[in-house]
Amino acid sequence: MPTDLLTITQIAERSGFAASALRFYERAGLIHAERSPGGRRRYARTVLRRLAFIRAARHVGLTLDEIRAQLGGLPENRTPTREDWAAISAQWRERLDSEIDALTALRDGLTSCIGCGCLSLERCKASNPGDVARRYGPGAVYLPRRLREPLSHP
Amino acid sequence: MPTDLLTITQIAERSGFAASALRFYERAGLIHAERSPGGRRRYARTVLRRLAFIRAARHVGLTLDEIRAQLGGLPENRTPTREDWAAISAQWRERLDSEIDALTALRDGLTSCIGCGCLSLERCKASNPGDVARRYGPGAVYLPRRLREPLSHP
DNA sequence: CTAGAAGTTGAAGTAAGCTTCAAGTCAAGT
DNA sequence: ACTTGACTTGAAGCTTACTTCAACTTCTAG
Repeated sequence: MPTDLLTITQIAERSGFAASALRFYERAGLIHAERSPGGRRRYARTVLRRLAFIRAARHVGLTLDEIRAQLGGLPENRTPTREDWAAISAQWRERLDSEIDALTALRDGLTSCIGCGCLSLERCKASNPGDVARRYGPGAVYLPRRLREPLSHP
Repeated sequence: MPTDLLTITQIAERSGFAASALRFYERAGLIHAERSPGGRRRYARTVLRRLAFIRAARHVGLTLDEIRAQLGGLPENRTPTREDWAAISAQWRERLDSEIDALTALRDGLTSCIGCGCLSLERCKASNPGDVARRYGPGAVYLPRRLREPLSHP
């Protein structure tokens, strides 16, 4: 086996993704692998860089669809270069900024509520569908699971 | 029909939750309804307060399990009073604080990466499983869907 | 050559939080 | 009585990002 191609186990170890995730990403069109004569996946080293990009994007909160769009939006559909990365990471930073702003607004709304006990459907900033909910869209706000620690009982 | 009990449609309208969500919450043990002679749900007004609490908690990012725990942890399993609410919302605020901190750290890590083009599995803060990933746990970080706006192609 | 590790596939399962559906029941106005 | 419209139920479906499983096949060391 040529030394410049890696097995799925090697890629899994070096990228930190499970082998099953790598197969899943391949089916999802995010990464690509050559095949050995016997049908095994053989990865070029550049896939590690692509996976690093994917991991970073996941941390920022992009869905796989969005990641595919960003990778596909690159010239020649290539793995991001230094310049691509500079532009993209600046974009991500803006997104994080707005998420931070939104959470901060929510926290401050909560703070102004402490002690008022209102929880009024007409007035409370934390619960009013016409306030917070209308600003962030209908339905629930899903916060980062991995950033959350379970609350203990009061 | 007594005027102090509300139908599911009325509760849905006033709370902003879909009727299907109300039935779901009931099965999940979050809310309760009396029944009419014919078997229809009849809600006491206090359920609106409870639903306001649930909505606020969902905005903060609590799971339904956590919400049930918080509601169940109240004395007499009652709907939160002003004092309960003061304690709980302070707790939520701490949680929002730590989420904001985590996102800020991620953003700053990204900022320090801009232009370096590293995306190195060994060094980059945004992609390294041994850094960000190890700090926040294995696997992906799921950021708030409702706080996110889709990225446009670069 | 052969045991056993590593890899393959498609299909199904998981989690959360609901929504939708089918089929039937109840309530209210005329 | 009859027609709507509101409501009931359990079961299945949806979404995202994977994991797990069963049943094989391939590769590698001895």
